[in-house]
This record gives sequence, structure tokens and C-alpha cells, in this order.
Amino acid sequence: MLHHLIRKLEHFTRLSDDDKAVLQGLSRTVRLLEPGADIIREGDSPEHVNLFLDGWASRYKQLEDGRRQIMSFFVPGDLCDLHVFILREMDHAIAAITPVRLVQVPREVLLGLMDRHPRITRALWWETLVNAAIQREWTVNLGRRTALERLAHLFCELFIRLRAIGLTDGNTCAFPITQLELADATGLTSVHVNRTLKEMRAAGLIILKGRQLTVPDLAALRKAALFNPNYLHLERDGAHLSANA
Amino acid sequence: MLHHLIRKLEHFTRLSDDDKAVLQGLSRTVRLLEPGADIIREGDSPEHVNLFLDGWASRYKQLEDGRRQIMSFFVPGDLCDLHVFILREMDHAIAAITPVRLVQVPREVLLGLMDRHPRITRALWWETLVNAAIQREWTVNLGRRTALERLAHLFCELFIRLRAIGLTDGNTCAFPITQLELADATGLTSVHVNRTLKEMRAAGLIILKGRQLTVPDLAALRKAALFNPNYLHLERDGAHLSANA
DNA sequence: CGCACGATTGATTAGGGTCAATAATGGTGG
DNA sequence: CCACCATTATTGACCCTAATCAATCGTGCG
Repeated sequence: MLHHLIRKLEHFTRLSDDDKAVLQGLSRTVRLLEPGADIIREGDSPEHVNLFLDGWASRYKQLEDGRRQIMSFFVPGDLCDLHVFILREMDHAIAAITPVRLVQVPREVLLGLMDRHPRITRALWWETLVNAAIQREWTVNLGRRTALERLAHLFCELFIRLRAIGLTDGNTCAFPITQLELADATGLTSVHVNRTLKEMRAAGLIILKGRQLTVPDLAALRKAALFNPNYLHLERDGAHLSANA
Repeated sequence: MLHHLIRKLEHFTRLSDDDKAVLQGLSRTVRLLEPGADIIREGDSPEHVNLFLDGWASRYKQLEDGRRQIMSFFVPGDLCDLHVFILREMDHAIAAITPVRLVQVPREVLLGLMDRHPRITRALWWETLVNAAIQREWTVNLGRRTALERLAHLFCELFIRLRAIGLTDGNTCAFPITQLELADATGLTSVHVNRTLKEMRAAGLIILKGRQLTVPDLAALRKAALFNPNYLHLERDGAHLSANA
């Protein structure tokens, strides 16, 4: 059930069978959500950590006047912040984009696990640091890249993240994001996203239709995006640390 | 020596005298840096956690073609990510803006401290979560706010962060940031920052000169920025948690 | 005193936004 | 199976915010 998370964590460190069993054991209370449903709302009290098993979701904020910014996308195997339950209330919302299946890991369960399984703990911290790095890269994306570069960068990032958990098929992956959502994630309008996608298709950078993304030439897309994958810290970063607990 | 960090953490939870003494004990190897000096560079191996005692610094990334984005500002009492040393190499750089005094907390020292002092640990996690929230808010800032709103928001955030650690004097605080740096933080050009500052001064929103910022009417500035301070999670959030270890 | 860096201003351009209409798509119920 | 409705995608015309290019002016400081 948790193979996506496990597969992702193994990009950082090797996990023992016991580690994996412990992680599997997390999937007790599975929650199902329909597209568009709020998983958690601004102002809610976070009681547990959400672990996404299936489906896509977005983390977003809405300004008083309606302007909306998507701050991150969740895909299978993703985890919202490790210790959210420390905070009194959510400063943003998370909504399902597709049907979503997730586990709500209670505070005590997570803390207990981190007490007893240092290797998992370290891998989860890696996950947390990578998420922070992704958030920083989005800052760069919004602050210093052009419309085409922003979209290309987002496609690169998501394609590589999905590939890392085995959710790509050759150079194709699911991509259930509307142009309005792309706009809200890249700081553009949906009209301009549409025009930029047209340009990208004409340049042969992407094939995007029917909720599917195909990247005919990843190197070209990376170049167009000024994409440097170092911030994803894949490639078994943990190799420099002891393999023992 | 560490009063800024301690004062900040106390916005989240009450610390015992022992807790404070332990934190004070961190300031062993103090490092001094000149303005403009790199504290850590992209590609470097992070060996410890940096704790800023004095001075301002910026976390930034530079694209191949020279475009630069500042992703965050460090002020006294700030801490770079708790577990950076888990990663193999830095995906960004940190540079001193003013003369900087910082402590490099070695990995073992930090882990040991977290083992033995759960209340401090929880406070440090709060710090980490707040930093993540700030990074997300910057995403919103760059993605969905106008030039004036972005600058106003940045001024609000920094003023409130500084006030939280006692580094404001009435409605005035130090502000050693050049217009070029403001531009790199807000995704604008320095020319446009200059024009926007002029507009803000004319509107009576700020007084900015001689590396000093005065906010004559914080409510007005907040309004102009669409600033909602909830993401800073001040106001003793930890009150809902047990005061015992 | 002069030099560098930062601030300021003007003129012009361009990337992306706004407004508005139309065309596809896809799910639903009869 | 098909008509219908609601999203989502696409396109055109026009506008505006912020970028670019290029001087000039301050000012702290060695």
C-alpha cells in the first residue's frame, strides 16, 4: 500500500525489510476524498500527518480578494509536514485534485515510530528537507523565470518526481492538472498558460492532452526550463551516512 | 548571547531556565563574516547547522544566465534548516549582507540536544515549521501580489519578525537591505523597486533611509500588503501542548 | 578628493493581464 | 444511446505593469 513512499525514501537510503514493514503498518485509517474536496482548511487544527497513497492534491492559499496561489502539488507517496500537529492552526488549505486516498497518521504513532526507527526517521527528515527545497525552487520559479520557463520547470519537476516513484511509463505520465491550476501554481493567468502551452507544443517540448503528459525530449525541456535537478536530492544522497541505525 | 533565539522560541512555548542554559551553551565556535562573504555555497557539503547571532544574511540561488533570486533573509536568532547535514550537498548559497556573527552547531551536538531536551526540540520544530510557512508565503507573494504589495508584505514580515525578538524601537527597525537585494527578493528589478518605494513613501506607508525602516502606521501597511500574520504562528501557539517535557 | 556603489529618473518596450466570445470535452440523466 | 450542461480549452483585441536601456546624482569612505 505504501510502495510509493517507500520507493521514494529509498532514493535516499536503503531500508530494511523491517523498516518497510513498519511503514506499511501505517496504513490503518484510509480516508477517501472526491476531486475538489478540502482535505484540510485554513484555520483547522492539524491533528495528524497526512500521507498521500493515491491521487493528486494541491496546497493553496487564497487572498481576501480571491487571488489564489497553489504552493505545492502532492502526488502519491507525499507527506505533509512531519510535525504539523505542533502548530495550533493551519495557515493554508489542501484540496484534492483527483480522487484521493490518504492515511492520517496520528501524532503519537508518528512520534513512536520516530523514536524506535532511526533509519526511517532520517529518511523522513530527508523527505522534509527535499520538500523545503522544492518550495524554495518554486520561489525562484515565480520570481525569476519567464512564463515558458515556469511551466517547463513545473513539468520537469513533476515528471522526475513521478518517475522516482515509478509512476511514469516511458516518457509519459498522468497529469490531471487543469490550465487554471497550472496558472495558479505558476503565478500566471489561465489565458496566458494556454498560449504558452501552445508555444511549447509547437516547439515539441511537450505533448499534453487527456490528462496525460508526454515529454518527448527531457533534455530539451530541462534546458528550456533552466532546470537543475540537484534540489530534489535524489541519487541516494544518504550514501555518505552510516547504513546502520 | 543567544537571547534572540530564546526570545523567539518563547513565542511558541515557555522554556525552563535549564532549557535556556542549554541553548546558551551552544555558542562555542563563533564565526565572523564580512558583508558579501558567502557563508555556504551551492555544492558545499553541509556539516553543521548555522545559527545567526548577529547581522543579516540572504539565502539565494543564481540561474546560469545570472538571474538571481533571494529566497529568504536571515536575521538574528534564525537557524538554517534543522537537519541540513542529512543532505549531501547544498542546492543554494547563503551570503552575509551585513557583518555576521554565527555559531556552527555540529551535527552531534544538535542531535544530542534534541535527544535530551524534548521541550527545546519541540520549539525547534516549531521554528522549522514557521520557516517553511514563510517560504510558502513568499511563493504567494511572488505569484499573486503586485509590486507594491510584495514590498509592503516583505516590510511587514521583517518588521514583525524583528519585533518578536526585540529588535525594533517603537515603529523603527534596522533595514540594511539595498534596493537591488529587495528586487532580488521580490522578483522585480531594482529600477521598479525604486519607483515603488517612492510611491510607498508618498502614500506615507514607510520611511526608509539610512538603513532604517520606520512604519508610521502598521495597520495601513498590512492592509496595503494583504498581510495576514497567521503564517508566523506567533502568539504562544504551543499553549495547547503540555508544558511538561 | 575621488571612486565605487547605490539611488533616482526619463524614455521606450515587452511580457503578460483583462475582457469577451466561442469551441471542445466529459459526465449525467432520461 | 443521445441530448444537455458544466467545465475546461482556445482565440482575438486591447491594455497595463513592470522590464530595459541609459544617464545622472548622492554619498560613504579610503
